[in-house]
Amino acid sequence: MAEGKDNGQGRFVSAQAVAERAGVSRSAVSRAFTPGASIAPGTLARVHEAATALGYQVNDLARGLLANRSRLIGLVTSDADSPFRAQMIAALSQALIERSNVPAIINIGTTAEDIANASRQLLRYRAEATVFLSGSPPESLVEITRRNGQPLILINRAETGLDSVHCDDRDGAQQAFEALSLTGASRFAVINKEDPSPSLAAREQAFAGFAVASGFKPSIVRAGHSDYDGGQEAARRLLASGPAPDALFCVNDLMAFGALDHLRQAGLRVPDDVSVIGFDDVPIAAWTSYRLTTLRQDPHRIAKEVVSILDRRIADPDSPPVSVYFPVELVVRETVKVRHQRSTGEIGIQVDGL
Amino acid sequence: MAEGKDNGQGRFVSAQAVAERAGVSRSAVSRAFTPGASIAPGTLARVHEAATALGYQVNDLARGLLANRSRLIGLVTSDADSPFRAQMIAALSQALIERSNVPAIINIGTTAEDIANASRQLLRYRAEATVFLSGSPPESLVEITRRNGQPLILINRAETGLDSVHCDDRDGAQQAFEALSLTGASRFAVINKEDPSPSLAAREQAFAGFAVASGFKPSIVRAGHSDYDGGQEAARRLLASGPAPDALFCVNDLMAFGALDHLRQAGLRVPDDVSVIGFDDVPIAAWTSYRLTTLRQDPHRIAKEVVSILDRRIADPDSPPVSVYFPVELVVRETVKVRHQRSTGEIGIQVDGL
DNA sequence: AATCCCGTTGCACAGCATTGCAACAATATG
DNA sequence: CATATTGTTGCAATGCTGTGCAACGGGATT
Repeated sequence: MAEGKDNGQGRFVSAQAVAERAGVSRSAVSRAFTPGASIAPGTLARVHEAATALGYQVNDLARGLLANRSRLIGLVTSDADSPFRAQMIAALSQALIERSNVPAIINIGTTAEDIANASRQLLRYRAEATVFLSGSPPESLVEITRRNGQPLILINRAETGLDSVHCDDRDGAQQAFEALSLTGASRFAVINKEDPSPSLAAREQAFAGFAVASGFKPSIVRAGHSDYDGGQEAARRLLASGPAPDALFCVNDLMAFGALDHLRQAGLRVPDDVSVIGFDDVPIAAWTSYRLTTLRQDPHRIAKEVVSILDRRIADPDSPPVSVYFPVELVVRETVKVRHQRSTGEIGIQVDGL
Repeated sequence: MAEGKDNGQGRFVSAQAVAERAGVSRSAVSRAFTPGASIAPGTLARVHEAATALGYQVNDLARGLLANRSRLIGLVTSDADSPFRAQMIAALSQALIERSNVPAIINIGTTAEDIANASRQLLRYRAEATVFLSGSPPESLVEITRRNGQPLILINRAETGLDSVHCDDRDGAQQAFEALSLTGASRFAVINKEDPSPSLAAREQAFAGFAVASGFKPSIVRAGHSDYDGGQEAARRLLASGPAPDALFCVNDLMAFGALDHLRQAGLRVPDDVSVIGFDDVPIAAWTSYRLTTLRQDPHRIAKEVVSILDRRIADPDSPPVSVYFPVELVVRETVKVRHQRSTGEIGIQVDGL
């Protein structure tokens, strides 16, 4: 305590300082913090004592320098504050910390340049891997990361030659279409954003495909953004463009909430006049004001898949890239009309408790 | 390209490799990437050429090792997926990246042990500073971080001797009380969580204090969690416990949404029967289904204050700790009854433009 | 032509921790 | 008592980069 006066330069306590105080060599300090290393109990105690007195913590950065393992994992995303992204970030961060990694989050735009910068930054920090929650890096950067042996993992975006984990967009669209079909609807509509991500585009196209295959002519409306306001905007344009739909598929929940609110404000009853299905199952979907029927993507499941890909990839850097699909699950709430009472149980879909 | 074959061990390209390819010493490579260093134009070009061919990026970790600046900033939080936290994380992450820092997010529980672990982890990674979005580290850890010269910044939590930035909870509560007062209400109520954080407790106490000072007897209900379900639970208990309130202050928006939904379901009209005010102003508050009157804490403002504290603290590690307060702003929407048409303009509060 | 000066460049060390190797002491064994 | 064995411990090298210092080469100056 007495000599514990501020080390002035804001320097971290080093192993050297501990060694001097304990009267041993730097190696001994290192061994004292390495499980299984050969060290006498007495020395161990002296070192630990000195370490706690000085407040020493091993420098994992320097340790990583030697082992070539920084334990940093980059998370690059845009719109980190949107509900689903936030859930993803929380789940990934938790899973990575359990794996004793340190998640570094780069929240930026979706410009090719933004993404390239983020990727370069993560390369300079020797991140062990980079996970893209939105967008994907330009080809040139992919080449560079490959040269540097830094694995890249994409979420909900396929890219040949890269590891990826994505939900079964097509199957989700099919479940949505079938559930809406069962209401006896005939005027189908889809709400999406302009320039949709591959995943959003897949949902729209698959849904439209099923509708057409069943002899319907779905209308498709695209708003500027895939958020609440975008949902409102799309719903407004949808109503203005012709007869109101009786079945609406929104490519994500946020747009569904906006659409729902606009439809209700316009005097339409949900689900009596129009049934609505969203995608993601963010927590808000369960709130009393919405009770949205939607397709669940489980963030913890995704995080688990990402971690397992990470394990595999680090164990064997040269194994062929994998593409993990995980299923989406229809969560039935109250925005889809029930035609026959018995049908609910019959088709064996899961009903949200409460 | 030809010789670009995989370097096998997943090793990052080092300056050594670039030096060999360019036929210069490693120092030259270092200088080629240090602005203002003494290097001949020809050599610079050769080095850059070799670097791009190999896909070399400077190792910022090793650079930081030398300069004793890791540029890592720790963000420790719980409930990273709740709307307000997500906004904070997004804003902080953005502000830090602009400052060319790398934000590492540790999303964990609120146990003293969890927090201590997170802090220790960040210490081992030589984070330049740690920002606590929720909770605060135990005294013993604070001492250790001080010894290691790692600054600690708390958000919405005061702790003597530590830098902190917080909103003016008391003023917010006052604004809420005054706005509710103007409706002519007499049965005031507050919704909070059990074991509230200091900030939530301050809001509750201040509000209750103002109510008592004005001769009212506010009822206070606390639920298990400060989320949507907690809001519903609290509202249910509130209605069960006696006559319905006509003015309700919820210590955060999430609880306000739950309360609102429960009140409406119970047949009460908002704002005619009961006025409701929240705290935070998360994006959902502006949605048509809620249109919640609430007190805004601007995440970007908070992030800016954090960065400026960071600048100051790193420039002068020994300057006395600062406590920055930022104002909260009443955003008037539609959950508070308007008594006289003219009063809205008169008291000069800001009205949210749709 | 000799000298001086300046721009370049390499050497070597610093910064922090891990680890193989060798030296050392202490103990067990014949 | 001598030798083999085992456990500790320090030295030195390693991983990667930045930088002070000295050496070196070449052009300008006298």
